[in-house]
Amino acid sequence: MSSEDRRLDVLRAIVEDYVLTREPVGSRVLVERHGLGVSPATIRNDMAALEEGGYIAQPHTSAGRVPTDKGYRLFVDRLSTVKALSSPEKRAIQDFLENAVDLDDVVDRSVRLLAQLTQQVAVVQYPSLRQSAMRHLELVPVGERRLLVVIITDTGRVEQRTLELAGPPTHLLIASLRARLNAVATGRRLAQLIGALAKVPDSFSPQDRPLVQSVIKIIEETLAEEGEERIVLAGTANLARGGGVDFTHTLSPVLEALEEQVVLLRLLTEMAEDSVAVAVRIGHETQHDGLLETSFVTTGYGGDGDAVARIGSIGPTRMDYPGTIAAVRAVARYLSRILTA
Amino acid sequence: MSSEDRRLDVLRAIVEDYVLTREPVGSRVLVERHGLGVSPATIRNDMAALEEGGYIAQPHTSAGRVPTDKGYRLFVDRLSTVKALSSPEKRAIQDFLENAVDLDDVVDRSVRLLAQLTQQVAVVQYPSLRQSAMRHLELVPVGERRLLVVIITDTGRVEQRTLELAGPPTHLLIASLRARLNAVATGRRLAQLIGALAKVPDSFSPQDRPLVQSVIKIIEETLAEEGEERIVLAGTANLARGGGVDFTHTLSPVLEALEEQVVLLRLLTEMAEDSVAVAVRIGHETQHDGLLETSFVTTGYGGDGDAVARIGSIGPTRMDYPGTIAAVRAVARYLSRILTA
DNA sequence: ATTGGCACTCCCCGGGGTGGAGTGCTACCC
DNA sequence: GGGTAGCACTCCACCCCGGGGAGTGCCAAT
Repeated sequence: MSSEDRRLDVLRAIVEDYVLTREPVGSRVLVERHGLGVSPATIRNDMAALEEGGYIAQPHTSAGRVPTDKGYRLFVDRLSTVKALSSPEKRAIQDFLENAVDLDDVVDRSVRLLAQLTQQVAVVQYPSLRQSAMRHLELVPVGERRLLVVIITDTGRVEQRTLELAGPPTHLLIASLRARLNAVATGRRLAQLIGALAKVPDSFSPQDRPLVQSVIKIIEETLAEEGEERIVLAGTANLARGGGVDFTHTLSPVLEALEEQVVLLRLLTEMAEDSVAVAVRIGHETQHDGLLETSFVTTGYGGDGDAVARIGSIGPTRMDYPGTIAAVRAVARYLSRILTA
Repeated sequence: MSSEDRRLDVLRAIVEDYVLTREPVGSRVLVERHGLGVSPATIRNDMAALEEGGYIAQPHTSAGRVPTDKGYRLFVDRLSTVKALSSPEKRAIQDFLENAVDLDDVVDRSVRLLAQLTQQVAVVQYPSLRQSAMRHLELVPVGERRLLVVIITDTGRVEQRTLELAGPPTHLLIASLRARLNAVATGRRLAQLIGALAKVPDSFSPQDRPLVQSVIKIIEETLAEEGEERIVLAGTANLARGGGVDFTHTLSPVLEALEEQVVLLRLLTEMAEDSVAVAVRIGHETQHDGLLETSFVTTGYGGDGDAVARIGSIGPTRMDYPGTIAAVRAVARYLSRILTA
């Protein structure tokens, strides 16, 4: 084994030990607890080099070393070995999720389950409208001057908007518009729908076109709205366990960040671009002050190949990365299986 | 002023001072800061009596006094004077809420606003289905073997359920069932609906009745479901400010309690029975270990006289009760105004 | 009933000493 | 050159201690 290899071994050992004990780790315990076959002095040299490279740091002069964000990054990218969940765990996950009765319930169960598994904060993004396919589109007259537009997706999500009308529409018009829209839209990805509806008004008589156009407009608005992305959290209490150790002063900024769904949405979107599969953001990589001391592990779910939304877990940078990754991936897999069933 | 009156004055002063400073308050500062025209020694006698009565306590022998739950209770019931919000505040509330675009948005804005105003955790219960009136009921065939049942309430809430069918229904049947159900249900309180639909199947031919009955069954199930009560939270970060002082050890149990919507729902329901208007639960009165050191201020909103749901604020027992009550009441009032518009 | 005086209690806080863990460096060995 | 043993050094964490101060309860006087 080259000395370079050993250095990485040392880094791995430091990360694993620190994650376990939450205490700066010194050269002695390193050789004792992990089977590195060399003396503490040698390790010290390696540590000096790792510190030089910015992978570890010391809280103060005569303390052990702590991994830096950069150290964790290297660990995640090259040093960690995937942890497989035990069969009972897998079975428990599946059983738990299978008992869900509707989409809300599935999402709710998933997020609680993941929080439970990781002992961290879990995040589940509702199946994105745009990534879903249209199962059915319904127009419902409500009273004389209102029209309810209901969009039902293949993931079971139901979205509705009300439209104020100039006057009462004829049932015939509503029926033919409904038929026409469904003919065009059903089965299509909603993302591809914007624009695809443009020609629909042509097949209606001029005096009906304003209504038709306003219906199409409201459909497109619904699909375009960023705010329509819903996010569900669970396990925030896990952050506070042990008196909120893990965070330098208070966990207030962390909780604030989590309440700002905008922040989470941005991260989820960015991470979707990084990778459809598991993506990890460590500490400062989250680009948000409140999350400086946290890491975010996410993965897509729902599609075969192209994800319909994301699920993830947030915890202190000092987290069990392999375990978290395994849990996130597992829940995503079962979640996908249920949604596509 | 009788000595009994002064004792209550002393209690009020203790509560106000303690809420302000978060520190046990002694006899000297009491006479200095509040204009009680007597000497510290006199106050000490009163304090001894108050302690005897269980309204205040000392953290340790030579410390000042701190209100007990019982002390806060007396304060809330008899000693606090209502605080009025300033006109700019009122205007801000109204402006903020008026810009909401739909029910979700209204609820979301309300809960954030209340968290902001009280600097505590805000809770908003979605307009309860059962307390709302039916605006429209829609049946939507989806594919050949599914029927979507959509309930739209006067508060703008939309609830839907899917029903698996034995075979494709005729459009005629769906249309007449839709008309029949709306004739019976529209405008009625959903709570009064259970049972009221029982006679509907009679007017259909025997071979259609299974379908009709299953539709009615799913409607009633939807209305009966406790789980359908939705609750939204905001401002959990406020609990952690200042390192989570206010709570003896960690705020983890508090956060856990807040995540358990069952707990909050029970409290909201109980408090609705206590009073349609503002109700307060202090410390142990919440009957929940995690909330031992918190108080919960709620009020109904939505109806004139009979509330459609509740809104509230949760903070440390050591909270500004008059201010919190004022804020909760104000937001509830504007919220009601918007929903009934 | 109220008050001034007084002795008492107990927390809070800063100072100083100590033990221990961990480091960096140097000299030495292979 | 890389590994190792030894050693001096640094700095934190802990504990003990003592003083200052805030606050109390009680008593005697008004």
